[in-house]
Amino acid sequence: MLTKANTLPKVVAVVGPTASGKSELALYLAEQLRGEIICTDSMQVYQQLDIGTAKPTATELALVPHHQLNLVKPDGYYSAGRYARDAEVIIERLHRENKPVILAGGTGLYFRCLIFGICQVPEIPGEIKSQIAEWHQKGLSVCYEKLQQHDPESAAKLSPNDTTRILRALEVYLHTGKSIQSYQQKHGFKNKKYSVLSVGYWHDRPHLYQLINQRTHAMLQAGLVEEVKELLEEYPANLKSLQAIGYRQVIDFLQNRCSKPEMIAIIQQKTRNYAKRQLTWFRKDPEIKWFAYGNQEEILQEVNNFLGSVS
RNA sequence: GGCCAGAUAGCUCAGUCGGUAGAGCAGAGGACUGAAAAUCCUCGUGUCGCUGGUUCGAUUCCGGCUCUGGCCA
Repeated sequence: MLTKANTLPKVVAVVGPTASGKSELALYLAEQLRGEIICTDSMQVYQQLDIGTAKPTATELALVPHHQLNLVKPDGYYSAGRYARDAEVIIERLHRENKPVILAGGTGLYFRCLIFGICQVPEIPGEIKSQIAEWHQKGLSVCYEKLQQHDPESAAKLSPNDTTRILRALEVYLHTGKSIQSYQQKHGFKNKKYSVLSVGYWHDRPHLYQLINQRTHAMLQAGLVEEVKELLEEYPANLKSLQAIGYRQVIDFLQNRCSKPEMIAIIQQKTRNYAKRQLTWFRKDPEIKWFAYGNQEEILQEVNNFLGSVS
C-alpha cells in the first residue's frame, strides 16, 4: 500500500510532560540508532538558562549531537515561527546525511509547528508592536475593543482576558489588514511534513508529581540559585525568558519576596500545573504510543520497526 | 488566672440584619497557529469548633466549654 503518509520523511518524537524521562529516553534512542536529537523546547533555546530548563549536560551533549539549543541570548527574541523554520532546515540536513532524527521536548506548540509548519503571517514591524503595547498600558479592554472594531470574528472567538491572543490578533490585523483567522483557517494544520512516530513515558499523576518535586530539589542542588544570580548581574529581572518556571521564583526569593521553602514549594507547584497542561496537550494526540517507564528496549524495537518499514 | 480577637472548602479568608454559604489559591477537566514554562475557559455540600438556651427555624443571637493568637497579671 502506498499512501501519501508513508512517502514522507520520518522522524521519531519523544514527548510527554516535564520530568517524565524524555531526555534520557531520547538519548538512549539516539545512541542506539546513531541519530541526532532536536530539542522541542521553548525555553532551552535561551543561552545561560541551563539548570532551570533541564538542558542536557555537557556529558550528554558529548554523546549525541543536539540541535535547537542556545539559539539566542536571554534577552533575545525567539518564536514558534522561527522554531518551525529552523528545525525544518536541520531535519532536511540530517535526512540528507541519512541520520535518524529524534525530537525531544515538551512544548506542544513547537512540536505541532515543526510537524505541520505554521501559517504565513509576515513579520510584524516594531512600530506596530510598540503602538499596541502603548494601548495595552491603558488596559487590555482598550485592545480588545479595537479588535472588536477591526476584526470582530477573531474577537468573538477570544476571551476578553486572553492577553496573548488579543494582542497577536490585533497586530496581525493592523499590519496586514486581514484577520488572523483567515491565515489560520487557510493553514489549518492540515498537511504533515513528516511521518512521525511519537513515544512517551506514562506515569500516574501522583508519581509524576513526586518526580517533579524531586527534580526541583535536584535543580537547586545543581546550583539554580547561582545560575539566576549570574543572570541578574547581566540582565534585568523582567525578561520574558526569566519568567520561566524556576527562574521567576528564584528571583522572588533573591529579592526577598519569599522564603526559600516557599520558593521551593512554588516552583514545584508551578511545575505540576505546567505538567498538567502538557498532558492535556499530548493526551488528545491518539498517535502517541505510551510506555511504562524503563521499557527502553521495547520502545527501541517499536522505533526500529517504524524506521525500517518500507517507504 | 483576667481581658480581647479568632475558630466557615485541602489552604487563606469573606458572608449570612436568624431561612443551612462564596471568593482567591490548590485540585480536576479543557483550549491552544510567531510571548506557549505564556495565555485563557469550565467545575465549589462544607458536621459554618463542641454543647446548651431563645426561636417555627441557629452557622448567624445569648450562655458554657475546647482550641489558637494577642495583651494584662
